[in-house]
Amino acid sequence: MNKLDDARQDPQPRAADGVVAELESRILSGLLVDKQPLPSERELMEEFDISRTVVREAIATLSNRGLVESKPRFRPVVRKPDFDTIINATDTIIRNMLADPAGVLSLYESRIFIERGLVRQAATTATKEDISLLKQALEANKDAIDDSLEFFRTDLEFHRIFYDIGRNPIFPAIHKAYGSWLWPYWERMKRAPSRNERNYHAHKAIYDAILERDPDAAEQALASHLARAWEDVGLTMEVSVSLDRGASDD
Amino acid sequence: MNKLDDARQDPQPRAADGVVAELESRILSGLLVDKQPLPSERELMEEFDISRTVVREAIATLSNRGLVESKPRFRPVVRKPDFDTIINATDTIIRNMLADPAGVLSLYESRIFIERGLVRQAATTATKEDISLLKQALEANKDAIDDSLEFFRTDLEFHRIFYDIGRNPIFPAIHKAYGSWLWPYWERMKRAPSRNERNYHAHKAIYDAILERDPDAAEQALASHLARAWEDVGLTMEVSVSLDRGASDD
DNA sequence: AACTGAGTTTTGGTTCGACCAAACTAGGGC
DNA sequence: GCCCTAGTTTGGTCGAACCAAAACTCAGTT
Repeated sequence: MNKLDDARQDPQPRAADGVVAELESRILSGLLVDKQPLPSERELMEEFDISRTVVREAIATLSNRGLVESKPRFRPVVRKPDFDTIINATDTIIRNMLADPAGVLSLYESRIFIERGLVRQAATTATKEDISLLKQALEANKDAIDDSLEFFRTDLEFHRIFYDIGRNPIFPAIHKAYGSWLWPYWERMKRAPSRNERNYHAHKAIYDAILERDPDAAEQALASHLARAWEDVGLTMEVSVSLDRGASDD
Repeated sequence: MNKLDDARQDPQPRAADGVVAELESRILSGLLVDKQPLPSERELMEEFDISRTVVREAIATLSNRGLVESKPRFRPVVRKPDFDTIINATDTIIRNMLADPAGVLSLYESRIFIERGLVRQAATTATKEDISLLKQALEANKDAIDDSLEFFRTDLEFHRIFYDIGRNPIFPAIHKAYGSWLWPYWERMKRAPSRNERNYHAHKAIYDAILERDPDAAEQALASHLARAWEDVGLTMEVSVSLDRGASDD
């Protein structure tokens, strides 16, 4: 019976732990209101009868837990956690992992995986409004073919819609994450209207497939679109990668 | 031009930031070896010419970033980050969010989404070994029908295989996460051999579909299996939820 | 009355020095 | 060679103090 991670038998709890727990519950219960500043460190040390050291440690922990936002010299601000909070918490870790090109690939592959599922779902369940949004995005896309920067923006926006169609607050958070993590690799890619045009057509293919309620076609269009986009980035990496992993074993 | 999150123009960097950056690079570069203890706080304060307070803050930050593991009274241990690290970092946040039943649902839905994709992929790309593993798991599953605890374990194991078939280190980490987060809700579910039997047959249906290389059937079997499992949990929540969201709009 | 700006108070960031208890180490007794 | 004890190292906590930036106060200007 492995216990996964919860092997935490506190041998000697830190003083800050109690404070963290208390503040945590106050935030979650709404006693400490969202967007409102935390009490000052000196107040807290009096209330909990602990040293400022411990107060600061507790606040730091809360900050890393995403329950408060603390800019260097400002009063920390209470923040009720949401899925975005998670992304922020993982941000640094992911960035470290992205030092390794293989990490980038893993991440990008996961994005393809997610979006394949999303377009399938879109093809099946997209509402009229969803489709209308896609159409708009597609046209904005088309209009921006000659403006690579703008195209990049509308490109992202087009994909984002699928994450909304997921109808789950987790997906938009994931999209935002992919954006901020994968973005840099795209930014240093040379721009070319011809490439924009190709991508526009890829988007259109996806859109058309969704219009026809054809999940397989939509997924296929999406997959080849993203595979091609990966080639465009041309991430220089020793690992020889092919994005269709059908044949790879082990 | 929204900037997502990177609006960090340090107005007043913390003293610890530099130390964190330096130690971070030492860990990533391997200068500080994985699994090996960090230098003592006193050593670090001499080397960087800072107070122990700052050293401790830096270490705390590294700990939250997942680059070191620090148990209360022990020397922090260097840890090269992997995808598991991320899960650990998000753990507390997620747990907080899971206080809200709607959060649990979102999470569970995302699991369904992921696994639908995974079984589809398995149906297309599973190797002989994969299928052999599935078969084994399935049989272990069958043998445990009368032992609810064991069945639970083999159940998890059966599903885990799909995450491995994803051929991306991200997926196993996700599976582990789902396990630790969703687990509690399943543990308090009453056990019944009849239910185990039903789940076993559901698993078999998935397995059969994969054998026949039929992604749609596999996905369908998986989806209804997990939807049913959700009902079993019978999470008491005011939100009236139906897991097939085909009709729901907005 | 609203706005501005200088002066005061508050507060977060950092240092220093000290103390304690637990972890580590070394030495001595069996 | 093993175990127990004494001494040392080290992480956890405290408290007092200082600095600079933020927040606040309030008189003075328009």
